[in-house]
Amino acid sequence: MSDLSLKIYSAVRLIPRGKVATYSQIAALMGNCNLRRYVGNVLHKNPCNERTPCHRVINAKGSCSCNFAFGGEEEQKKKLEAEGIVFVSGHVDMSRHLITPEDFETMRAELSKILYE
DNA sequence: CAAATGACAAAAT
DNA sequence: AATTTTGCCATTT
Repeated sequence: MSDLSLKIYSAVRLIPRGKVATYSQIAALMGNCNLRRYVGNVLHKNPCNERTPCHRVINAKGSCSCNFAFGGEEEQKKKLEAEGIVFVSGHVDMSRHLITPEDFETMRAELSKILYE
């Protein structure tokens, strides 16, 4: 496990309940949005427990990952709906649940604290 | 050490 | 509109 992956898990834990973030946004928190692909890799290895709510991370289109570690996208959708997230024609209602720029800033600040930057 | 891989995403067909 | 490249990056083989 590398520092970067730990950092990614930390960021995922900061996603507010009832909201979702895209892989790119998490990558942006790492300081390089091009890490988006790696973010996906890391989450795939994730133990997927309550500690790291990886189900709140979705792709840019708002659809769930078809390869969600536990139970596939069905399970992921279920978890999201349990948090009050609304789905519209098969995908998350992005305009309503995607983290706002304010959320992003908050997360960035919290992450800085955690990392003692 | 070169080549392949992947829970992505945007551009080009 | 839908499918295929093409760019990206750390990790793995």
